[in-house]
Parts: sequence; structure tokens; C-alpha cells
Amino acid sequence: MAAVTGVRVLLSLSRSLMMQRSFRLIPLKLASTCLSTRLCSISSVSKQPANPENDSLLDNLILMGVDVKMVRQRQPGVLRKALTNEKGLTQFLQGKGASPKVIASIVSRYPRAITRSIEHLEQRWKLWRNVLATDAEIVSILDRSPESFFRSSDNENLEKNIAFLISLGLNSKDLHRLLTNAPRTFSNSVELNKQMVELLEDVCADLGGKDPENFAKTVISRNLYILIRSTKRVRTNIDNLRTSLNLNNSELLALLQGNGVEILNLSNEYLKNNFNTLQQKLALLGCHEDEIKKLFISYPRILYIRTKTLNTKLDCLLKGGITMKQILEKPKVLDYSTQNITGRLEELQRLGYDFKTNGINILDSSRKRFAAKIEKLTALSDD
DNA sequence: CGAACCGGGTTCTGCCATCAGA
DNA sequence: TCTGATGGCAGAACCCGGTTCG
Repeated sequence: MAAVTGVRVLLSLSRSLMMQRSFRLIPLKLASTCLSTRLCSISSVSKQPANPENDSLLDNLILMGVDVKMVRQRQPGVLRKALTNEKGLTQFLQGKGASPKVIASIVSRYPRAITRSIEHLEQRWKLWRNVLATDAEIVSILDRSPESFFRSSDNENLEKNIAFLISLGLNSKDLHRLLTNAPRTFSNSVELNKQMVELLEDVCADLGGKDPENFAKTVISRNLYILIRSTKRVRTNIDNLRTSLNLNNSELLALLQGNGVEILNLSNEYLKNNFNTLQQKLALLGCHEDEIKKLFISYPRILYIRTKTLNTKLDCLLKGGITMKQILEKPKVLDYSTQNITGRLEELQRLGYDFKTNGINILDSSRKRFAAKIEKLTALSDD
């Protein structure tokens, strides 16, 4: 009973504060409304927002260096709120080591941040710190993607998410990578994350896999972005891969938790289009159907490469004296940038390197190893 | 010993649509 | 009816080096 009374007192207190605050605004607002009523047609008056913008809030934001135009464009409702916490947020973030410039940028890009209470912020920060080692790491993520931290006001859901991810067998290093690279995962509703995990487990079971839980864990830890994709996208990509590659169950299962795990992120149309154009291109280059299938299985990442980029790369290799057969055998050379490949081909050509006898593995090596190899070849040719 | 195999590291937000509840 | 919360989308590679093999 006492508690209920307490809440009532608090409520009425906050309401009276709100009233005080809006009273101060009324004279100005009334004036501007009258003016616009006189100057504007009735229809445009009816389009006026119900609540005016909070002038003292605007002043505060401008003082903070916030881009008010951006705020108005993104979350105009925030500017009309009577009670906001921009000062508390600033103090809080400053205490965590964020510069005024970073704070202004955060609020400009995700205005709703100023509606979070200090208690909420402290609790959420603590939960993130359970996963990340330092405040600086969190600040850098907020600077990169303020929405990930501020979009949800549900700290309990965040807590459940962390518990859920741990229950999948993901270790603290996995969680760290997940929160750093795909912070949105943690503001998903835990139900949404569960749906994706269930989808993955179902796919595994359908394909005759023996350990669906481990399959889901493997897919997530090898593709940190999977949980911020829709189940529709992932499901469709899996279905399309199965039919277009003509794979049996165990082949598909191996692909999905192996090299193919990344291409599930691609949009359905992009993956489909890339597959079709690539297949045509390879056929034109004289590749057989079974060769193409083998290529996709051994190097599915080829579907990630934009058609234009891939064409350039292939042409560059073929022009450099490498055969399609060699590329099919060592597709990993396609991993390297066109610029890198071109440079290496030039250097090797200068030294009279013969791909026919030596193969093309030299193109698939780190900068260091390649340089060492070139040095050795140069010494040999000087003798 | 060098070459080949192989897996792993990094990377990924900002906007719009929808829906439920105030 | 407005707004906050949430879901979903487009965008689209490159590189390194430990370990094993011959």
C-alpha cells in the first residue's frame, strides 16, 4: 500500500514538473501558432504537429553541438518531449571517456538516446561490460553504431540474450567478437535470436545432422552476422543453394558449416543473380557442369564477389597467362584483390616465371611470403 | 627445408516499415 | 493518433600464417 502511494506521489510530482516546464513555453508557442493560423491555409494548419518542439531542449542540444536538423529528420518526436535527459547522458558518457564531439554525434544519429534514464544507462553499460573488457571498447562501438546500444529500452531482454547465447555453448571470446562486430544481435528480442537458432537446428536435423546444437553454435561463431539476418533470408539462401548446386544432404551440411557459411548473409536476389551470371560466364569459358559444381563447393566465397569485380579478376588472370583449369584447381587466388594480382603478375612476368611448370600457388600467399619468394627468384636470375 | 594446405582474422550501419500500446 | 520498439533490408573481399607434407 505504501509503495503504491509512493508511486502516486512520484507520478504527480513528475507531472507537476512537466506542467511547470510547459507553462514556461506556452506564451511563445501561442504567439507562433496564432501567427501561422493567420498566415496559413486551414489544411496546412491541420498538418501541424500536435505538440510543439521543446525550446529549452533545443537550446541544450545546440549547446552540445548536436545536429538538430539531423535529429528532426530522424526522430522528430524526441524534440517534442517535455522530459529528456540530455544532461545526464552527457555526464554519463563523459564519465566513460567519450569526447563531447562523440557524444554530439551519437545524439545526432540516435536522438532517442537522450530519453534514457541514468539508472537504465548504468545497468545497460554494466551488462555490456560483462562481455567487453573496457569502457573504451563500448565507447568506440557507440560511436560507430549508437543505435545498437540505445534502440531498445529493455535491459532484461539484453540480459536474457547474453544468457541465451552462453547457453548455446558460445564462449566469452565468441561473445566478445559478436558484440564488437554485430552489436545489433544483442538488441534483438531474445525470441528473434531463438528463432534463428531453431531454424539452424532444424536445417541440421532435416539434413540428417547428428548434433544440431553444435551445428548452430558453429554457424554463429563462424558467421557473426547470421543473427542479424532474417530467418527468411537464411532459409531462402539455403534452399536456393541446395537446388541450384544440386547438393545432397551431407554435401549441403558440410558446406553450410564450412566455407559456405558466409554467403548466407547475402541478399536472396544477389546470391541468385551472382550464381546465374557466374555459371553462364564459366560455361562460356569452357567449364563443364561438374567442374562448376566442384568450384562452388570448394570455394563458395566466389558467390560473394560482385560480378563486375569477378569478371575483371578472371580476365586479368587469363591475360596473365593463367589457364581456366588452373583457376578451377586453385580458386583461392580469387581471394586476392585485382590490384594485388595484377602487381604480382607483372613482377613474375619480369622474372620470366613459368606458371605452366610452377603452378599458380605463388599468387595465393601472404605479402611477406611473396616478397621472400621474389627475392629468391631475383637472386637466382642474377647468377 | 620450401611448398602446399587450410582455417581463421578483420569486417557491418543507417535507414525504413510495421505494430502495439499509450 | 502518435510514438517507441522492433524487424528487416541493401551493400558485397582481402589477407595472414600455423601446420603438415614431400
